Amino acid sequence: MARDDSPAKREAILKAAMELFSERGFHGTAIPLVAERAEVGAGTIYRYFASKEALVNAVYQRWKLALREAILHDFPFTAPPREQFRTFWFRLADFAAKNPEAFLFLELHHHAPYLDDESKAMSEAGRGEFYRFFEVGQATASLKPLPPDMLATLIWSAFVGLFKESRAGQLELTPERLAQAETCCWEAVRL
Amino acid sequence: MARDDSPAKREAILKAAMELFSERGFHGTAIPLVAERAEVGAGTIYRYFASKEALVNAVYQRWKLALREAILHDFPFTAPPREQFRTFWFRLADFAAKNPEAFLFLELHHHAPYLDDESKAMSEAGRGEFYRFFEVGQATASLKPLPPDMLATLIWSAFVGLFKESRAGQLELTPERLAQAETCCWEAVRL
Amino acid sequence: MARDDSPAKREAILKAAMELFSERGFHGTAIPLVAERAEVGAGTIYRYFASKEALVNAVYQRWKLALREAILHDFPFTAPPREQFRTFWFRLADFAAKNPEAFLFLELHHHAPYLDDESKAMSEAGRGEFYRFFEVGQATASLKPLPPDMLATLIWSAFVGLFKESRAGQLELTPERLAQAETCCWEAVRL
Amino acid sequence: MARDDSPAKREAILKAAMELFSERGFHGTAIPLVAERAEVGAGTIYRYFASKEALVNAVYQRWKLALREAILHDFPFTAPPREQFRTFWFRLADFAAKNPEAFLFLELHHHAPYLDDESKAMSEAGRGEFYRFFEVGQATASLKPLPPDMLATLIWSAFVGLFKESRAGQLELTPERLAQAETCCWEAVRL
DNA sequence: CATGAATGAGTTTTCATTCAT
DNA sequence: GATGAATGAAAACTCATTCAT
Repeated sequence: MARDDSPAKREAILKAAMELFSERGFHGTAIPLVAERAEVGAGTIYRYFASKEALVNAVYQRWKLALREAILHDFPFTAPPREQFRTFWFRLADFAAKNPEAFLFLELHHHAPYLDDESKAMSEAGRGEFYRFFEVGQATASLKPLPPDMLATLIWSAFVGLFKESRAGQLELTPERLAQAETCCWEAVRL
Repeated sequence: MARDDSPAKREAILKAAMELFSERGFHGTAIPLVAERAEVGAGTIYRYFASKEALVNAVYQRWKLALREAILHDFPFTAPPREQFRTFWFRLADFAAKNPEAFLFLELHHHAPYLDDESKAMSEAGRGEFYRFFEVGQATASLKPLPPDMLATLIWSAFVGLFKESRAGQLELTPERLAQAETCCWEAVRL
Repeated sequence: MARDDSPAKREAILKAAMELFSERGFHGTAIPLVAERAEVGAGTIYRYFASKEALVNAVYQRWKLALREAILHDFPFTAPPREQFRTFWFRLADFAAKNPEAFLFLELHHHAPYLDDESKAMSEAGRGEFYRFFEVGQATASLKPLPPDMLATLIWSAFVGLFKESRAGQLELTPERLAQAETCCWEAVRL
Repeated sequence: MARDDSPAKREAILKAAMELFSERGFHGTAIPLVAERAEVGAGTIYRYFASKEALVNAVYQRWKLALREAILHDFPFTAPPREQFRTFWFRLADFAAKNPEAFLFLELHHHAPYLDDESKAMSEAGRGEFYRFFEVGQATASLKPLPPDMLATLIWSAFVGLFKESRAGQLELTPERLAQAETCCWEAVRL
């Protein structure tokens, strides 16, 4: 994720901002707090980002891209739908497990009014590619012939819900349970 | 929902706060704005609520209770599980359709750090009663023998996801689609 | 000058701002300093004025109007030009003597880039009325047949220069000297 | 003006500072902006000038000296007063026309509180030499027997006023008008 | 009871100055 | 010498809360 040509301070700021925004929300996070966590001066943040809004958008875009790549990199679009689904689910789970704060950050800022056009465009783009799986599955009569955006939302938000509850300590998301949930979700969308 | 012993001003404040908190979040909503929307003086809010945090908790508790009652009032725990599920789903959908801002408010503030112990307790209580449906269903071998909290979370968050996307204009949640989604979700949890 | 319907705090802020802006300039004057001098909280200033720019414009407009009225109120446009000139000169001197900071404020902010359209319009309007004196004088062949704006600028800026130097302690502007300067200026513009 | 022993960077800084200070004022001009306009690093400015105040004083002194020399170089103190006056006026106009920003800079910073003792002394010195013209003129009974500082201020500020208004686009200062104004000003001070 | 003007601590942001390279 | 990234104090401005009316 970290680009080599990005100065270390910029990285530290992006990381601190992501963590704090995901814990406390955008308006609940003061810039000096980000500065402190990133171990830079408050003014330094403004050398890299034009405003607090620019910062949250930079964080959003970085992680939206990372999530997209984590899921879609070499995605087996030609495999049987059942396997495609399993792949998708466990890649999503893997990403969330490895980057829990970033995953929560993305969910928390979904549709936030301070996201700029570029962020919105990236969000839309990811959504579009995700639908492709459903279209493929429907073409082979493996999935229910329902609107792909609805099926996509069902699956995605089911996972998000599980992950959030596990993070809140309400639920233990063991590998076994993850696999059980995957079965449930598959049965929700299969024909 | 409105208690007769609640003065009209208190009601107006709770309503305005709920609407604004659901649109702009807790930290993004200024108290004077709530006062303006409620058509009361800013000081008046502090006659009814000790602080901004107390206000958000009052809103949370009021609507958590309302949601709980909307779903559980005379719930047909003895009906066949399939029917119980349908009842649950459409009651939830009905509540969200009638009180969209309140429903979003509840979701947005789920697990928020400024919720007090009473709010958390109510959240837990609602969750507990919800599980009962799954326990009943499992006892009659109609539902998958998986942890009720997991099944509950899957269903609940699937609906929440659909509703949020429809509110964001990404999805039209027609009665037909709502029924299709209900089928999907039932198939996710049925044996 | 002070409007009776203006709250006392608003007046105190306008007065403090005028004094400080005239001493230290717009950018050199911090809002907390204005608040301190006006003996109000810093936030109070923003209850009355939307921004620092709005404040400086309010001060400008108030005093531009006051100056205009001080000079033009019942101006003897039908008197002999020599008397008209004397009247103008001593009214100007009187205004400056009574409101030295306000007079310096107006000069200092003349053509400032943060003046808004209304301020600019008032500035133009005052200028226009001032020219009338020269047009009248030229019609009666009492004044040099030169562009009124040039004659006006000569006179006005000559007085401003005298006043500024006297304020800086470089020059004592006694009534006698003021009268001598008036003669000089009259001879500059008379035929 | 440029001294041969002054490094090119120092010159570039002085030029950029003069331009920006005259456009935006002292407090309205950020040092990094000066650096950018001068095409040097921000730190470089501090190799040549101890502080922002030292910089503005250096600019002030340089141009005060330049103005003094432009006017007094080989000044015809023995010519008839009328000619002396004309010489003075057109030298002043010539300087302002060739160095409009510098001329405005000097006017804008006249009596500014951040001028140091050396700047003030230079300002005084220039003023003193300027008076000499009036003393000479009065000795030959060509000028009004009024305080030289007053006559000097009248003339100087009349020109400054004309120049500022022409810069603000309120007045066209053609050679013809300049000559007319010169006549006006001569008549103001002549016996 | 109800108000809303007033406040000052806190927010985002800027900028004069420094210092490691 | 020259740089410009880094800084933190201070700027403009906001807002939760109080209190005189």
